[in-house]
Amino acid sequence: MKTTKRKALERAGWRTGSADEFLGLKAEETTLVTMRLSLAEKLRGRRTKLGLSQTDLATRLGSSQSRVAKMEAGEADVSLDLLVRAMLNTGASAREVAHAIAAA
Amino acid sequence: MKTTKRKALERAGWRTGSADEFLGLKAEETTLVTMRLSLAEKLRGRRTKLGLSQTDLATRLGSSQSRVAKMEAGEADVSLDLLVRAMLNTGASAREVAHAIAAA
DNA sequence: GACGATTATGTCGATATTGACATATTTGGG
DNA sequence: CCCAAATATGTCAATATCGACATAATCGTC
Repeated sequence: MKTTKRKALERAGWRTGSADEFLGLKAEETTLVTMRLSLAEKLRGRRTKLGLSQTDLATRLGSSQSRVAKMEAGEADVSLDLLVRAMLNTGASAREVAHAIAAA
Repeated sequence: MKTTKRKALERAGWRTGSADEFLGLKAEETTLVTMRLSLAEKLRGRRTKLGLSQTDLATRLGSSQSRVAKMEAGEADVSLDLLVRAMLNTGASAREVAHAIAAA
């Protein structure tokens, strides 16, 4: 795994040390996590660019500030579905969502 | 919405008539559904290309044949996470997953 | 057209994800 | 520094998604 990616995972609280990987984090799970983090990052960028607070975005989504914070942190209990919904809500196109995912 | 996309949605049991849309299916939800269907289609293609039955793939995923059938049908209670996991399991790269999503 | 293999459909209890809330922490202007 | 706004973190009951199972429908081969 590329060092930059590992660092990003660790920042979000995922354990990616070699021992942990040995204990069960399969490559496909790592890819999925990386996709989430990439979407999370893009989401924050789009939200701030629109001049919205997390509370603002939460209202638009029918969600809550704390959940938006968790989305942008790429926490483990945030689904891809929710992240993609949020991206689309900020006006992102399917292509833009795909671009974030491809980065993983 | 493009006619081909509407047809695809209807095949999967989603209601996309103008009345239904008026009743609540927002554009962003439609895009999400289209992404699911696109992934579903690609997944089936990859599985059959590998010469696997739904049961085979289910075993690899630690899932069940019925759930794989639902994935490939793009049913509403199948998450993006599960579809992406399945794609990756068949050897798809992040780029390939992204390509399927961009099609929406 | 009977047979086995594959796929589709419906249901259900178990688990994961969700919005909501409380509260702590960080940030930035005055 | 203070203060207020924004963001982060932890928890929980409600809901959505899950694997599993039963069973029906479809397909290919003989």
